[in-house]
Amino acid sequence: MNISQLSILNEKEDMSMKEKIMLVDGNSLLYRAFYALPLLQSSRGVYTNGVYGFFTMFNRILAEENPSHVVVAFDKSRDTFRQELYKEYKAKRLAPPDELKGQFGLLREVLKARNICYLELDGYEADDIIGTLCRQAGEKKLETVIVTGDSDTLQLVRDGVSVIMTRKGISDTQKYDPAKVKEKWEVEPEQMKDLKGLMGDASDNIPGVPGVGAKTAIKLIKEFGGLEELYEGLDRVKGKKLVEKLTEYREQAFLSRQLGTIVTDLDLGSDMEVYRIKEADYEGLKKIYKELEFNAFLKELEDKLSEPSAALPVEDLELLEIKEAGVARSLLKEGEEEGVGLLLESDSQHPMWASLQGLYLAIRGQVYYLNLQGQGQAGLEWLKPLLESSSIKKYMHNAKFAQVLLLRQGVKLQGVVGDTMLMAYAIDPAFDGSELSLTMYRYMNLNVDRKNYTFLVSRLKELFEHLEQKAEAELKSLYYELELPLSKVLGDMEYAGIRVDRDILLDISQELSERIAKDEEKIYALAGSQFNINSPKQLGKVLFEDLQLRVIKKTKTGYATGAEVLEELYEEHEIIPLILEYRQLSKLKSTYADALQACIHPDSGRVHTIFKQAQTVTGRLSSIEPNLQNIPIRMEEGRRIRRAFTAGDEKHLIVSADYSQIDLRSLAHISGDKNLINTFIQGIDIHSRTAAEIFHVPLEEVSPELRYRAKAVNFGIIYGISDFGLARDTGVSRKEARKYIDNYLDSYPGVKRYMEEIVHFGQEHGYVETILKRRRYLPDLNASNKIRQSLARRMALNTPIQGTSADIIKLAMIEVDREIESRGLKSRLLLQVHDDLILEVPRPELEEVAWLLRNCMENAYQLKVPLVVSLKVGSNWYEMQELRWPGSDN
DNA sequence: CTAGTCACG
DNA sequence: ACGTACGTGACTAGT
Repeated sequence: MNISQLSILNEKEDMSMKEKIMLVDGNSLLYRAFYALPLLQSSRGVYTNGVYGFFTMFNRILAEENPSHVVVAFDKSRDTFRQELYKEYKAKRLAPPDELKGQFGLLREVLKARNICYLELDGYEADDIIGTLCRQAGEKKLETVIVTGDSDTLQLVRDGVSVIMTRKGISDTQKYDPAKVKEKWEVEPEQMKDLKGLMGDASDNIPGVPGVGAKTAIKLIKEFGGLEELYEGLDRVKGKKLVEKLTEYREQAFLSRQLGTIVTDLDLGSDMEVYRIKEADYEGLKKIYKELEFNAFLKELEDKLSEPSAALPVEDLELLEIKEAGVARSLLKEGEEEGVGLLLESDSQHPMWASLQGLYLAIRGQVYYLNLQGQGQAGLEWLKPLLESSSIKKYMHNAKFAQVLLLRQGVKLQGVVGDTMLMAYAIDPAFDGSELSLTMYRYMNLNVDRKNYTFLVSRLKELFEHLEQKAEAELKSLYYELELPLSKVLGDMEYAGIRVDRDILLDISQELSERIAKDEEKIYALAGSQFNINSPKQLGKVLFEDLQLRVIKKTKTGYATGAEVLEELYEEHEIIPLILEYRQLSKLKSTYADALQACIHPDSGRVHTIFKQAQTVTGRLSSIEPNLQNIPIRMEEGRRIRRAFTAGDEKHLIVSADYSQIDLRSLAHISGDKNLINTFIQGIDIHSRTAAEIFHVPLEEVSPELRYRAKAVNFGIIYGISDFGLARDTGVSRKEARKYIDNYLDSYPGVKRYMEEIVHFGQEHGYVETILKRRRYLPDLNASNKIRQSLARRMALNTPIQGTSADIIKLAMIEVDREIESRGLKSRLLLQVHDDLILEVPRPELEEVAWLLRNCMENAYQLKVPLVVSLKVGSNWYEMQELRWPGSDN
């Protein structure tokens, strides 16, 4: 430690003897916390991330600064004093998002319970209150520390007044004293407003002088001292452009400065004693913490009130490196008893492309590390018995990733019982728990760095047990009987991959290139200029300015040029069909023909997607890198891409097993509608039947046109219908659409009842659920904002249907896998596309597997209607023939 | 990093 | 007086 550091310490100690007031900008801190943290919701449905983050910051700074007095200041009313004066510039301020609105009230409640004084004054901003208190504190020789995210406040810095500014997230702050301000901005704190006058502040809608940024502003203020001096000496400023700008925006510069100038003479009363820190109302505080589920704060409070128990600090964890087989053997024995936390270190999200760099193991709070970089994987052999032991329980986060990565190293991971990612997903599918650290934060209020593997792995088991305890019985079943076993099946599918023929893609790409080039040429000729057709901005200019076509729709940023708009203009200019074709072809080339080639793995010659199991709010899977759930099929042009997806060799076949109308069957079951159920039991074509019902014609007389419209109505029902949406998608008038819907609901009264009941259930419980009790929380069902409310209503209608279908196919996948395994078959599941399973089957197994698929899928879950599966087979994913066999109707 | 567009169920 | 079908992911341009 050198002398200057010593003197700083001494100074600090001296200061702590003096009394100190901490002034907090409540608005800016709450905003900061809200945006820095993922949305956090208590089970009552109120959002709490902002309040939680606010107090995390507040408590930390309070402990560091140890002030004797505290005040939290809030903005009051939209049209504050300063805004009123310069409405023009300040009017653009964004309203807070709905999730944040209620949190101001919560924040005040907690402050009240903590007995912390907060102030707001009609027409003024938090800044102005802070400015005034800061001046008063100075007069009373109180040291002042201001906590804010607003850089305007820096103008208040002087000896005895420092500002703590939030920088990034909620833990990164910077303390500014006069020296630090000078270091960062090169000017005195009181010159900060002059600086702002010139450079403005985008985050605060202060315009400044256009074209003058931080650099120029600092140079000018350093040279002249202030705005007045600058404008007096304008002739000495170099740069013609700069002088012009300064002259033109002279008034705006002075206005901007005034906008950023903090008021210090409000009438607040001068008794500082009211701000002195007092004891909290501990019982009231406990109650609020419980309600908001601030478990860490609650625990802290309880500890403080009773016996303080020392938590194990992160740094105290010892990391033991495994350097010999003997250590691994002893771990095997120890792990038998209570299981191990397990975490893999790698360089990529994709288990097929990642390299395994290390492995963390936690046993009874002790963390072991196996380094796998450099010297190869000898060490992995030591741990293989442990990893492959099904009797040693593993606690992990996203075990599927490890399963696949380890399979590539010849290790078959077994014994996974606790997957925190999946348990968290079962509890709340809307929560993004892709990172273990986020899950720790959400459920244990532990703020851990994403890469602090040592700490994370040491708490894995604890986190899992905490989640398991929190989960209701049904959600535990969802985890143990569905998601956990499915995870293993999906891992095997990812590892298997599907063969993709590069030559076929090359051919397609080549052909597409030629056609794209031709279209391009014709488009340029018709447009009279060359431009980037892929740029909606440039295309919009050509179509709607150069060619003067009708503007159908606008987007936030300009003209809409989507297919829907172009279809409407189809007859108006011969360039339109060309653009539509160009778009279609270049989509196919870039997203499929070209991108897929890059995904072919050199070791396997196959494409290995990742099935994300904890991604969607409805319970569906999603597929990434590449997405194999959106390979073209509707249009013949694109459908040909499927030719490239082939069986591994001539001895194998591709088989697809497709649930027919699974969503409508789910709806029939959930709603219990007699008419719908009967239609499915009798095996009647559902769209024809719906057409007969809503158009009042006999079933035999339903024309293709009527069936088509009825099909749209059925889709609409599943999506949470509106007459507007139905009208748009079918081309009939809105009134007509309304009639179809009314007719539908009259014909299927059970569905009508379902729609009413599910919304009511959601309003009451705060969530809706699927057949396996998978939940989706929808607090917005009670929102005051009608748009949000009706969106939530449609989600409430759709989620149980889509989610039930997802539950069913997941059950089927587990059954299919089990059946293949127990029969010792070589067939493999490869893909799932929501209602479709794709397998690779050795030719001799075809009949047995077809039978098994139909059996497992149709009996995956006993609904009030039959489940029907149709099977197809081919040597690739394009040429698929219906599979029929004797004794079956199809 | 967001917006627009478009591929799928 | 709003603005509108549900659920996904990838690519491209342009900031």
